[in-house]
Amino acid sequence: MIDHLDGRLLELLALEPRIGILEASRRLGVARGTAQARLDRLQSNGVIRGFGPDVDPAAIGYPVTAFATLEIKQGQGASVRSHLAGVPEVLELHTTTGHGDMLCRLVARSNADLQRVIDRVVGFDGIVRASTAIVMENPVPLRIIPLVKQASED
Amino acid sequence: MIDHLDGRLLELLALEPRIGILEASRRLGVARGTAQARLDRLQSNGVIRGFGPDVDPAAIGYPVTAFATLEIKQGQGASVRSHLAGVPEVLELHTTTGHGDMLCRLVARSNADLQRVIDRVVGFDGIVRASTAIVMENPVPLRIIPLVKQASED
DNA sequence: TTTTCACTGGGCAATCTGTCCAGTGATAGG
DNA sequence: CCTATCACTGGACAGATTGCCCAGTGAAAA
Repeated sequence: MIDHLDGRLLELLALEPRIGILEASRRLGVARGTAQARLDRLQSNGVIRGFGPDVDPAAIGYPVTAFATLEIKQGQGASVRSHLAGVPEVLELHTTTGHGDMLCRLVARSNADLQRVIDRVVGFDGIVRASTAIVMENPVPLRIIPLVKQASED
Repeated sequence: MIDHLDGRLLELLALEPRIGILEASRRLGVARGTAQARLDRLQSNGVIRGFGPDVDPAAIGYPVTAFATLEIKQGQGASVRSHLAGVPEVLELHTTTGHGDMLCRLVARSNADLQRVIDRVVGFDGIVRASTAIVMENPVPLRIIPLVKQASED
């Protein structure tokens, strides 16, 4: 899927996102056009979805993170999805196999505020039950580089 | 924490990450120095952690995502953390309150490969039990803009 | 053998960046 | 009421980068 040069380019971009394509090509030891072409391909491939700013919720006043497992009333999936999509504190939502039916990541201004968020999340007809786990520590923040390295070495 | 101009700047950067600070200042209707200063402040504040490329695991050969809840043997937290940090397929790891002790996000090349990943994750002395939920759909991909809007309007 | 493809190395104009500066208006402290 | 501070404006400058073009080369595929 991606070769070693792609992997090194992704790693470079992840470590120093501010460098331009010219500087990247210098570091990779290839011509600018090559780096350019690789980056274009990675983007049109969908390997790189974008370069959006990585915003820290804690820094904008939402230091509390939690994961909620939701159990959904049969046939209510679609309405629950759109309900949750309308709650800003829901940062992501997955439908899953297993005990619950959905798993979502929440943030809140405080532990007390988390109660308000949860009430808003579960205060919806299609949701039968919710079980919440508050995040205390984040020993491994969302990362992709190790996986990219592995993928580019196969 | 952040005002309306910060919010609009973040939104702009999230929607069109490739625009430079000059174009951003034009769209926001402020002087370039102002946009520059705001961006610098957001970065030194830690509001913007970086601009790393958003890589899609599915596009590099890991289309299966799962969440695993782990139960840890007392006092083994540190060693489990470093064990999991060494597994490339572990994209993030949180310690939580609630039934489990840790929650991690995993990816794999296939459902069969997920078994290998899980074996590697739980094949470690400090881990007592693991319960895995495979992601089927992702109705709300990781997002931050709605929260930024809310935060900038208080 | 011929075609295709990725890469090299170069050049060009247009644009953007980093870095200054002086002037202005609002706010907070005295 | 006066003054210092701060954020913002609007402008300037040289240097770097970008988007785009080109011809030539080597390897792999047809």
